[in-house]
Amino acid sequence: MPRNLHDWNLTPTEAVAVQHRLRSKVRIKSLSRRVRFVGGADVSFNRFSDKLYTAIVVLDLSTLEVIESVRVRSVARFPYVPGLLSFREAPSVIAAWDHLQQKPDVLMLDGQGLAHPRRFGLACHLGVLLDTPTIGCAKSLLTGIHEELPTPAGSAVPLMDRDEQVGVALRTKRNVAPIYVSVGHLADLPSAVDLVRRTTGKYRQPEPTRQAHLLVNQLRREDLIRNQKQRNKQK
DNA sequence: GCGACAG
DNA sequence: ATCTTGTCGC
Repeated sequence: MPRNLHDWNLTPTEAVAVQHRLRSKVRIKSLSRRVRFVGGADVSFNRFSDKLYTAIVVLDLSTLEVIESVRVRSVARFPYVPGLLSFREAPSVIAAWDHLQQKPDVLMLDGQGLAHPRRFGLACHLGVLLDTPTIGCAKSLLTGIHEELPTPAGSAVPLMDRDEQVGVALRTKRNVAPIYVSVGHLADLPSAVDLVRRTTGKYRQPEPTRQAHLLVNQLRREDLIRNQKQRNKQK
């Protein structure tokens, strides 16, 4: 498995080739093993900075309590290019993953899985590299279209790209914009949607990625304050 | 050629 | 993604 830094030092053209090569590794199946721990990952950064803040949280599915969290700082080695997000964010998520004591049974990512122009979004990529079940939970659309959603929370409509269904638009909160759920790896759409529903509370985003989001922003702001204090000392 | 474009 | 306070609505 390609997992060292060198493998991420690519040009955008090479990155696309990697996606074509790795997408055949994606396996779609029902989340077999009973899910006890659900993970969520997110990445944050400051404008004009290449420093990344990444977190993974692990929740107990039965209580939705956070049982473990890991936060890491890293440096981006790839720009944000639509369709190539994983080459920017995946290395730091893998670093955080390696520090986890309790690996979750499934990991939810802030981005697309199969709902991607080459059917290999962030969730697919990380699933394959980590050899772990993953689910994509994006807040906006990269590829595909869908019919209007009914108003009630829990409503879902197929997300279509041409003739194939690549995911669902899921309204997790009444009268609020949907999130886009798609399969990453070692999961199928029904079990993915089911898990998102079971981990969603009163907010738009499911708890795993929401908690990860809160953590990375906390870490990023801690660093901002720290840097400002350093500057004042030098003055 | 034009518009769209996860985070 | 991030820069940002109050504010309209369920």
